[in-house]
Amino acid sequence: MSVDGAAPALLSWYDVHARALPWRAPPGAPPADPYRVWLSEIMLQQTTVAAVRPYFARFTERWPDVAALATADEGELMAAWAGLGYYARARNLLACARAVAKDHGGRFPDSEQGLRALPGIGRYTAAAVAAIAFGRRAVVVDGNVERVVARLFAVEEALPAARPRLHALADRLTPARRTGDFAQAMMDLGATICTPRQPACAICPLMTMCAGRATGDPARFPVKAPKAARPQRRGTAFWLERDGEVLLCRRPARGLLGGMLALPSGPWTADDPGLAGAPAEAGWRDAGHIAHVFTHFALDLRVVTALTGERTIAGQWWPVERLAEAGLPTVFAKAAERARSLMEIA
DNA sequence: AACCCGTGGAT
DNA sequence: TATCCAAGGGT
Repeated sequence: MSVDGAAPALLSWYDVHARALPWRAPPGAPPADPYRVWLSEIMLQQTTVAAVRPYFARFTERWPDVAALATADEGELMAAWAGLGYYARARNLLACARAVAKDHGGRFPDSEQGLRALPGIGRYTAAAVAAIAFGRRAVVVDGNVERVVARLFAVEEALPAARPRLHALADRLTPARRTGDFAQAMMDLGATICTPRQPACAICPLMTMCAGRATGDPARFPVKAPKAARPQRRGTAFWLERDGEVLLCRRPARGLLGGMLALPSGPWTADDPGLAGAPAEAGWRDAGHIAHVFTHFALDLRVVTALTGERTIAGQWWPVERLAEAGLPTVFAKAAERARSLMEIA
């Protein structure tokens, strides 16, 4: 089975079926603004198009170009990112914008190598921006491309070990011209037709050249190594209120939810930590608990509340009525919601 | 190289 | 309900 006609067939399909997205140029058109391409690529890392849309709209409204973003206040940017997840992306986003402003005269490098050196831009994103924003030939391999290629060639080797093989196969398919459209076409194909479950082979432009389809069970690809079980942890979050304000803290710059505002909370461990790590001695009352699932562990978070008159507790007092503006990550937004529902009764 | 890092929607 | 998974990068 030959895949010689894969790129032309895919591009013809893309000319008709390309998704219209706010950060994307129409098929065959000149490339979109590199700033918007870059911003969308960072937001789309491990994140669905539907989740990104409203964030992309708010960011481009608030910071219309890389020069504006480079001058953003870090706290404001982190708050704007709140809820989107993987918060290291937001910290790197700002660092990258500042590097472009300071070291590159306000313009993104137009080569993979130049892009790859910037914070938050790895192998995939460097290739994607080079191809999509600058028309460079680059081998763009994301999760969609891995799936499409694994099926097209019926690759039996399991991920993640198969990555180098899949990259080499993607290289074979990638055309010298319209590389940006080709990359986006592969991703659209993966998102709409060559989906993880129940691929719509009957309407696929690559149907006749797909070895995976020929096996009769294309959904079996890509083969994946089994994953480790997700451990359960328990913790306590503390809602301490004083004169209509609640105590928040800024989490350390690195690590889980790094750099984000949060409710004070003790250790998150296999055993219930009780009131360990409480920000003050107080008459803590139980407000119930919330469940939250992170990438590599699940959390059962008890929420406790107290009132205080103490004025010397370290942290940031935030008006309860304006808590939405604080930009709490989702786990703490859930905890805060639970605490407030109980405080209003009291 | 393995592990860490969020969230919400679909099945 | 549990599992999967989405335009990955950093260390």
